[in-house]
Amino acid sequence: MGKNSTSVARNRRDLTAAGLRVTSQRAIIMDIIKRGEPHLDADEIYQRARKREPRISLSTVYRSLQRFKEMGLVEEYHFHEDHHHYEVKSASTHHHLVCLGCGRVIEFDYDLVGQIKENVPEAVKFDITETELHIKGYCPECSKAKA
Amino acid sequence: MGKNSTSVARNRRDLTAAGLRVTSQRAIIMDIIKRGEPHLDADEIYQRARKREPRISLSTVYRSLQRFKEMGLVEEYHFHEDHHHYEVKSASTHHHLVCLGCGRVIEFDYDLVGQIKENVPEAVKFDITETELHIKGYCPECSKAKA
DNA sequence: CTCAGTGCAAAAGCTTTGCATAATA
DNA sequence: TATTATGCAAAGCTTTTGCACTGAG
Repeated sequence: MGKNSTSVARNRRDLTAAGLRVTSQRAIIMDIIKRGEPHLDADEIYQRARKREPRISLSTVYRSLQRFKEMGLVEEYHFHEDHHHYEVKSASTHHHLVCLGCGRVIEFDYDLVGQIKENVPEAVKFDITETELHIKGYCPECSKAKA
Repeated sequence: MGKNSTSVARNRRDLTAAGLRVTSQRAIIMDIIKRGEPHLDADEIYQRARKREPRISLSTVYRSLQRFKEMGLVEEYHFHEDHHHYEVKSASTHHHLVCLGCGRVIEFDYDLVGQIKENVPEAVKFDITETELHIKGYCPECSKAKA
């Protein structure tokens, strides 16, 4: 309970600091993103939000996510071709191993931009603003299961 | 002319070898992908194909691209969230710098999987099947223009 | 009180699919 | 001839947008 109310207060602060109005819908959406597994997609967020506030609309979810993204509160990923996934923006730049067997997403830290800048001449003079690395394949468990 | 007919013959061989029937539509689509700039999208391919065969349909383009991809003849990229780009599958694994200013795509070679395998413990036991790296930002010209 | 945010329904954009027809092997 | 591929139109899916209403600041 204590934890609950402090995180509610923190969400409020974050939204306000980003110049966004605090609505009950946004509080719920932000809470779901923070507490849920990483990489929820818009519809999953919507389904969970409906349980707490049945009148919430999918457009609100989309608009909020877009706003949060613009304000740097959440990060958007494109693991699948046709829909996006979201997670709280973290300080460290991490990447993902996506298992095609079980769907699990393993995060790892790696200074990709640094490595690229050191090793790729074409990239040296390129002003990099965003980087996204998708590695897909099979995690150790699923590899074993296949063999 | 000579070159033209040999490449037509080669396309025919490639398709047949992949177990696909050779149709005039597929020959045209394959030719467009091979001769065009890299990273054409489905609609660009469709527009060019129409000039040679006005009766070709967009579904045929999509179905062919999907088939070519399955058979390993072309590679599909996802530079933008909402549509795909295609290019001939090449032996060397290369990656892309996408300029947000002029839209140019700069290709570069880099043994990403090797580097990752060497440096990321989580990846060592992961059976990697596909890797896609998107680096977005501004190319030297556009950086200069912005400054 | 004012403007940002919401809900609803409709639209947009890319991609896929059903079905009858046509062409390949 | 037996499949496989095509064209057309319709549908599917995720995401966006218009508009009137509501609620935050």
